[in-house]
Amino acid sequence: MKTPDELTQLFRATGRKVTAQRQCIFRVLQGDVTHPSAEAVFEAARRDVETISLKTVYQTLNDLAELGEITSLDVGTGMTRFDPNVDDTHHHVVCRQCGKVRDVYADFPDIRLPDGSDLGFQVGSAEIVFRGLCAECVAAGTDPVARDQTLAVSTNGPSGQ
Amino acid sequence: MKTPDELTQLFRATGRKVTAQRQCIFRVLQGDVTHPSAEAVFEAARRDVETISLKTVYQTLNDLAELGEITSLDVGTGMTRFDPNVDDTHHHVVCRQCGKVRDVYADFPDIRLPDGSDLGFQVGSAEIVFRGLCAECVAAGTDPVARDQTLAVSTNGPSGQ
DNA sequence: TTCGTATCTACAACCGTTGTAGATAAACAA
DNA sequence: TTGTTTATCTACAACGGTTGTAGATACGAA
Repeated sequence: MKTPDELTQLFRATGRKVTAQRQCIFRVLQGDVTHPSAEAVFEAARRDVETISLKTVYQTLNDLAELGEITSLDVGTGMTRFDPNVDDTHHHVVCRQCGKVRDVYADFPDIRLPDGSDLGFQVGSAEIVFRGLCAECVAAGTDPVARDQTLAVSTNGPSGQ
Repeated sequence: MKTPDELTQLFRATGRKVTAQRQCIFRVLQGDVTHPSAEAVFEAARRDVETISLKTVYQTLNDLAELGEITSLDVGTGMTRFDPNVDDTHHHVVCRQCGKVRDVYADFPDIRLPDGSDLGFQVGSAEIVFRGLCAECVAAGTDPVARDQTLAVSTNGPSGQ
């Protein structure tokens, strides 16, 4: 994601107006590695601009996604998460307990459909989601499902969150 | 997923009762490779048992998922999809245009977090989602976003569905 | 400063999913 | 078969994330 100043220019250049609310959201996203939900961005932004509405947050996040400045992703935590990191190729690791999401900077050059297995699909991209438990949740207590599943195909997290 | 008869036994063995509605759902799921949504299962089941309710479909799908007979997955199409195929290790390919989901039977032994990049996560599984256009959507017309993104990290589909 | 228009907030609607309550039917024993 | 217990059923409303609408507000070019 560009800096708040660059985003300001970009918004003006694309015919969008720049408001205090939007700049606040730019600042909130800047350097955020938590892949916040719209609600989380809303909470953070409200600490600066008290009267900002959730709708404005959604609107601005969708604008940023449309401009390619952030990425919206759905990793099965029940709500869309937003990732300001679009410059580096990366994947994601998700805590199945608390829903925490972090970037994984690793290149997997072998992730490619074997010839003939594409079912007629014209594949353009591949995402990998690693699921497990974050350090905090491991420390917090023994999860009943914590046994190692040795990289099998997995289900969603424990029904929601 | 087990056969409808085996599921009937399994439901009884786990203290669940077997009803016409549930057996209908078993039959609907049997051999289904479309990864139907609850709504889709509902539509199909209603052709057999006209008075079945959507709630019952959700209930039964959740029961089956709890028993490990189906897998619920969220691939960013806006609703939970259900996969009766839990026996083989596989991944998924998703059409970014129409939301079609299909299984990909390919083993990727190299999908493993490099040492030190796990961020403290205790990773148990990895899922790969390939995104692109299905044959029908390719044939149906030129998608404005159809240019090859050469396996970069991708976003969700075009905002929903 | 003025004006046109995009954006704002507030509010309600939307949609997928789940909780609740009373009616119904499966399962098992007699 | 009949009765009894108890899970499941349907209908309906609620829930939570997200989006549409309308009138008020403020950006930004002149």
